[in-house]
Amino acid sequence: MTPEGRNLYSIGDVEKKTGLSARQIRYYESLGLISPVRTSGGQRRYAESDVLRLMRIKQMKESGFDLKSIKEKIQVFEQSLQELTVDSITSERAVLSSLFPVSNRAVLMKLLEKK
DNA sequence: TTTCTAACA
DNA sequence: TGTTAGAA
Repeated sequence: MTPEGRNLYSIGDVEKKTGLSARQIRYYESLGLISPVRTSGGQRRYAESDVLRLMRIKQMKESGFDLKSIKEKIQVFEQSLQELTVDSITSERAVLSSLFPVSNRAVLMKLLEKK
């Protein structure tokens, strides 16, 4: 069981936590980079995982990556995590891999080989 | 007050 | 991306 954070944040909270503008946060969502849930009133609510992802996106942007390649990196990483789950690797390694930054794919591939 | 969508001097 | 208008 992955202790997913049930604490949700408003877009205003996320602006403060990430330093990104609400405009950027909504735009990244339209690109499929994050998937906040909606309240019955239609407002977005972000999980801790969304905040962490936005922080990584911000870092990558500052490192010179365009949103297109950032999206690809995230998709590759997400897909790799699914493979780990499907192949049911030891929980110890699953937890380890989930902590890997999107950037480093080499070590993740090494884990996939050892299965 | 805060957030939402849509649109652009 | 910023910013703004009008609605919720």
